[in-house]
Amino acid sequence: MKNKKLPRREREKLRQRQEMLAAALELFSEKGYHNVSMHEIAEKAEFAIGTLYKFFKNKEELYKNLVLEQSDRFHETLTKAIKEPDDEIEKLRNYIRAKGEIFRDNVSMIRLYFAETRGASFNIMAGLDSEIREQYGGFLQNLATVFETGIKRKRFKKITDPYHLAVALDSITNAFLFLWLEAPESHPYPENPDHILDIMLKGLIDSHSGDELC
Amino acid sequence: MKNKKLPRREREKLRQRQEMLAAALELFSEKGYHNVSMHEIAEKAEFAIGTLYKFFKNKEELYKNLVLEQSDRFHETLTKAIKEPDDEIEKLRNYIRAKGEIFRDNVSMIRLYFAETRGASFNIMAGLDSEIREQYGGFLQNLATVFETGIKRKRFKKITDPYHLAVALDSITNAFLFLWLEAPESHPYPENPDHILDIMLKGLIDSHSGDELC
Amino acid sequence: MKNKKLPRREREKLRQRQEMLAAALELFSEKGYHNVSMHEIAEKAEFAIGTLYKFFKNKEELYKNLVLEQSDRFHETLTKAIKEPDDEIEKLRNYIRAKGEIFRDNVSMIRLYFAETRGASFNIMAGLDSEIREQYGGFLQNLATVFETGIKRKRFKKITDPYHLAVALDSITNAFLFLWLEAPESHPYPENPDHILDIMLKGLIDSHSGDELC
Amino acid sequence: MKNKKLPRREREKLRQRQEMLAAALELFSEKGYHNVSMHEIAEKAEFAIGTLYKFFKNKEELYKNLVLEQSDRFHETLTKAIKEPDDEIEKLRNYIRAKGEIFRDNVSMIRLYFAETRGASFNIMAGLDSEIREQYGGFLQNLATVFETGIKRKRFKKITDPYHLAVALDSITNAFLFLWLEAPESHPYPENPDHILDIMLKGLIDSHSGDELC
DNA sequence: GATGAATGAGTTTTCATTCAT
DNA sequence: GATGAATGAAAACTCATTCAT
Repeated sequence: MKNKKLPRREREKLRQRQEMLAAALELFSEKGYHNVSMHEIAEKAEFAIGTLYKFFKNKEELYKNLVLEQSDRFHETLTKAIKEPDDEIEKLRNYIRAKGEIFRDNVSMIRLYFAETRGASFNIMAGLDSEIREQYGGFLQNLATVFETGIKRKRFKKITDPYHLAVALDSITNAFLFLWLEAPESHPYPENPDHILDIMLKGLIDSHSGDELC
Repeated sequence: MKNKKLPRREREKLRQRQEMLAAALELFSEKGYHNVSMHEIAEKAEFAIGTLYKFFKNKEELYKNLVLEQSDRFHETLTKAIKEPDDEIEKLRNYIRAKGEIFRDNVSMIRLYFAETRGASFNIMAGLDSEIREQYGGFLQNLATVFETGIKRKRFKKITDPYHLAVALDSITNAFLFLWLEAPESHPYPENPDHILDIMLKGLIDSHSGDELC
Repeated sequence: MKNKKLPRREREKLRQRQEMLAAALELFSEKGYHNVSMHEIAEKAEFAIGTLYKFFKNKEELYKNLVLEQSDRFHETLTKAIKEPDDEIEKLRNYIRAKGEIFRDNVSMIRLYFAETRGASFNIMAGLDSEIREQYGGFLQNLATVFETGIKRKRFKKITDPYHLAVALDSITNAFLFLWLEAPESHPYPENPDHILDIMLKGLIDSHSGDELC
Repeated sequence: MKNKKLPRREREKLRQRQEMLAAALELFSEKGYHNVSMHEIAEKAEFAIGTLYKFFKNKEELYKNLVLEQSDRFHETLTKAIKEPDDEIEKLRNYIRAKGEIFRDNVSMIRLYFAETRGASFNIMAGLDSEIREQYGGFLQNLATVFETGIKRKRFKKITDPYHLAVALDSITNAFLFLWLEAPESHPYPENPDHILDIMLKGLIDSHSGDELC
């Protein structure tokens, strides 16, 4: 009983923190860092402004924490997705599926994520950018390794640099997700990951045409 | 003489306008919309603040005009690139080349462009987004038509929806350009457009592996 | 037993109060009233903020109490110093010595004291000032009486109003103490009180010069 | 004509600046640095807050400028007072008179001045203090020189260190001025400077008493 | 027509004080 | 009775915009 009293305080604190971050996430993703005031966040989270500052030293710190936490979750999920299956193609399918799911469930987070990885935040903060970019770069490396191993194991042809393949797959999935973000009805993210994968896996060139590339 | 005085005035005005937009472009692309003040722009353009406001109703309007003009140039170039050659593959190659060139020559513009098309600007302004997105969507349709025609003319296999192919090619080139933007040395934008094209044109799957997709 | 329990409580309370005031004194004298927060004081005193407010109604009250208590100690010491010896000159010497000692031992208190008596605190509080000034004025009267009696007893010439003489001696000792406060090494407070006293006691005018004043 | 147009702007600016400083002086001297808000100053000076910030980078800078300007005027006057007459005693008389006059005319300034020189401002700003203290120290040296020269020229007896004499005279005049500041009616600053001077010049000790000092 | 001084609403942040536990 | 989390009023400062010259 007594040994539950301290954790309760902790848990309460964590819950409040989450509420603040949730309010901030929604506002930031909707209006952007500079168009959201600390008062607005406090109000939305239903705390006094002073309380907000008890949890986060300043606006920058709040933003930093928010983005890093979201980014962590995002990358963790994707990293797991390409670790679990043995087969390389299955890894890629898993990756596409996982990305779709996490998007579907966290639209706000995703807006934030793109704002950060796409440099559109114009380095609101020096430090943050680099941390996120590093994480992002690290994941791309992992994805590249999937292609590399696949090539070694003769599952894939060696068409080009594995890192470039990773970048390409990442960007294609992003593009599909953007389409969906803008018009969920007319551009659903494909249920079947092969829909996306085929673009890279099946050569477009009609072999009957006798064309030669490069 | 008199009929020349007005045009001269016009020309002079246009030149001033361009100088203002040029200053704004540089500043916005470097520091982001919210971190640039109207004073800063006026100073850089070497005009008085009041003069800036004679040309643009407010900061938003200035930004809008800037982005639209840049976007126009961008899309005009790309649209021309996929119009000129007859062959579909050549059209795609041309597109990749033209995009690379326009990036190389207008880094500032490009930062702005991505900020806009990627939604990262968090709809700084309601109206702007839609205009640009429309333009962007229109271009993607044109690119999709290239794939569609290619398929009809049996130059390409019908792997998937041509629009999706267009989106994919667009996103892959964007991704390469981002790599270059961040690290021009270690990630040069490929001289040979086929380097990018191959990712989509040549199927990755090693036919010897006996795999079947879908 | 029971009649000891209450006093113990009282004593405990008093001790806590002293600790709070000690922490406050150090902080106020170092950083000034406005640059010290109640949290800071509570932390330094190792009490909770709420406890601080149990002892002192508000920041002003805390400050008031602190200053008054210090001022009491200060004036008590000085008053005693001019009471004990019989001889007037010895009283003055004693005063100079006591003032030096109390300064030496309580630098923090002294900073506070000057801030208050010198009006430099800009009447942080309406009430406080007057109480202190009254006390200060009272002491100056006592000091004036020393001069007055000295004059009556023909120990001193009647040069001017005894109260003015008291003010002068007080201000000269203060000035010496300030010198010492700022540069203890190069401006030590004189060991020998006559060093200070001489300035008033020995006429500066060289009698050989034949000058006549007034 | 034309050469008057620019100066007019300058003059206008200077006038505004003076108005701001005047408002600030009155408020600061009355309520202290921390109890005056920039809004308050702006309002009293009848300018918008933004205008205040056009003239002074921040509150600190405004205060700094205010104090330094006042201090300059103060020291200039006093320095001139001890330069003009030939005779040393006349110099001292002149000093006492000038100090009284400048006090009478600038009560607010004087409060500020004491707050600064007496360290009671608790180094609101690191830099300012030192500048003022230097100026103050410099003047005391000049005053010391008057005593020194007087001693050399046999006008004064060598009772003690000339610097200490200077400090003593300065502090006595300050003390008289404080008396006057608090109760102008009952403690007028003496019309006749000798009233103050006598305290130091005429020895207090009654020579008939046969006392020996030191 | 151009200028830039003046404006003041709006932003971030601090800290004295309260009160539920 | 002690605690310290929560509060929100108030402060410093910025910057888009206006308008008299």
